[in-house]
Order: sequence, then structure tokens, then C-alpha cells
Amino acid sequence: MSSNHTHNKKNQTLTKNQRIVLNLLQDSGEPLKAYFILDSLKKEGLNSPLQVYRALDKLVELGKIHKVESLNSFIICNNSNCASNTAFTICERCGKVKEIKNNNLTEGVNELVRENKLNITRYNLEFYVVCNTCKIN
Amino acid sequence: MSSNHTHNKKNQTLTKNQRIVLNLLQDSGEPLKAYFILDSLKKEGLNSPLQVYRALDKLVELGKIHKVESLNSFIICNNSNCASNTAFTICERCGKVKEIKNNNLTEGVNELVRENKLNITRYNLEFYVVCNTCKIN
DNA sequence: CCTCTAATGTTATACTATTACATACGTAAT
DNA sequence: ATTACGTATGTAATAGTATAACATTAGAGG
Repeated sequence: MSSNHTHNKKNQTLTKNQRIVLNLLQDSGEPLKAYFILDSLKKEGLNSPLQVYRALDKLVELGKIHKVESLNSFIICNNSNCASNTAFTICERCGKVKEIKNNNLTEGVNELVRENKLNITRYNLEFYVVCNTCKIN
Repeated sequence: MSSNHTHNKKNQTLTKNQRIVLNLLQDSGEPLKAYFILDSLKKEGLNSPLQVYRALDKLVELGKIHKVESLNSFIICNNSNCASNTAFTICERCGKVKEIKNNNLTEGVNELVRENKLNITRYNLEFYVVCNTCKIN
């Protein structure tokens, strides 16, 4: 469960494709789909799905982004202590995704994992909610 | 977080397609992919992906099966108290999936959710492990 | 400069899932 | 019994997600 992140690694060490994909996800803050990324970055020189998927794979591996499995989407990691673990809330109505930064929760989960000797290498937690905006309407 | 399951509903209330898909998943115990299910049930009269997906959707809705999001697969629910919540371990090496029945863990998660006022409607937890078989080799 | 690894570019293809539309079935109300 | 309605079916077409294979290039380290 120790951090193998490389958040601190300079973006300069990334290749061009990796960098422009990361920048797009960073600017967006929302989960984006691979083919949306492809369309968005056509003008930057991305031509094929594979170029996008390769960049995404690498960025996931580096811990700079996460895949939101149930949405087939990718989102910037804005958490400094998530290792390769992920925890999201996903609004059932509008689809809005937020990475959970609540240390209570993640520490609680880590503790549960330890207590139950689950021998986890990493985890992906998806919590479905109705977000505040949707709750009002 | 209250159970809205219908495990007790007789299989008779299911339609033919739903029943044969459920039976296959039940017999297998493993997560199966939609197109594998289709191939397996050609002889039973399933001809198109849509027939499979419709049956799967319904079974998920009834809580009789779960989708393992990160594997694009479906697995029988063998847990009597999971509501529509899911928790799995997935072996990183061999892909073997087990539904977590550990009440400690699920109760712990429920408690964390309450404590943190997350207002969750349901959750999907995917824990990556190296299973015992793979650990030996 | 050489070598090795990782990344690239491109084409084709595989895998996953849904739209659209016509038809049938079951059941509850009239 | 007939109508009406919701749900399931069957089928064809297509949309959306992801990888295989192969030839080439770029960059880091010796």
C-alpha cells in the first residue's frame, strides 16, 4: 500500500503525446473518454486511438491520471497520497465524478484492508451518489 | 443502504432468456463476458448480443448478478446482504474474481460511508490482489 | 558512436454495447 | 372477451471502446 507515485516527476520527462493528453485532462478536471480526447487533440497531431490509449496507459502507470472503470473514462489525479488506489463519487443523475480526498475514508479503507488481511496491492472504489446540484432539482 | 434485493424471488418469474443467462452464470461461478455468454447459449436459442445484454441488465437490476466493471464481465451474486453494493477481489495475475463476503469489511465500509456523510446510494469496490495460487508460483 | 529500450505512426481488426423498429406476450381494467 | 399498457422479444445495423501487428524513430546511457 506504499506510494509508488511520481507526481513530482517533471512533466518534461513525459513525451509529447503524454504531455498533451495530460494537459487536456488537467484543464478539464472531469473524466474524459479516449475518443473524446482523440477528437480534441486532432489539431495537436493525434491521429489514431492507439496514440491516445498508449499515452493514457502510461499516465495511469505513472499515477498521474486514473481510469474511472464504470465510465470508461480517465480523470486527472489530484490527490497526493492515493498511490495507485482510487476512490470516486459518481453522481447517478448527472454523471459528475469527484475523486475522494477524504483522508478519513481512505485511511479507514486502508485500515479495513489491513485488519482483514486482504493483502491488497491496490483498490478502486466507486461510490454512487446524488450530487448536491442534482439533489436540489 | 437498505437491501432492495430479490434473491428470494423464484426463478420462475424470470423470462426464458433471463433464466438461461442466470443459470450459466450460476454454474460457472466466474465472471463471464457478454459475448462469451452469447456463444455459450447459441444452442439455447440466443442469437444476438442484445438478447444477452437485455437479460444481463435485468438480472443486475434484480440484484441476482453483478457487473465487474474493470473486467467488463458479469458474475453471479452469492451474497445475501449486498443490496446493490458490490465488493470484489481481482487477482492481478490470473484475473480470478471473488465476491467479498467478509462482513467485517462491508460493515466497515458502510460505517465509513455513514461517518463521512457521503450519502451513497450504492458502491462498487474492486480490490486487486495476488491470489494464493498465484502467490505460490 | 553504438546499443537498447521505449515511444511513435499507421492500418486493420477485435471486443463491448446500444439504437431503432417491428412484433409478441401477459395481465389488469373495462 | 377486448382493449390497453407495460414489458420482453427478435433482428439488423451501427456506435463506442480497445488492442494486435509491424515498421520506424527518438532518446538515454555506456
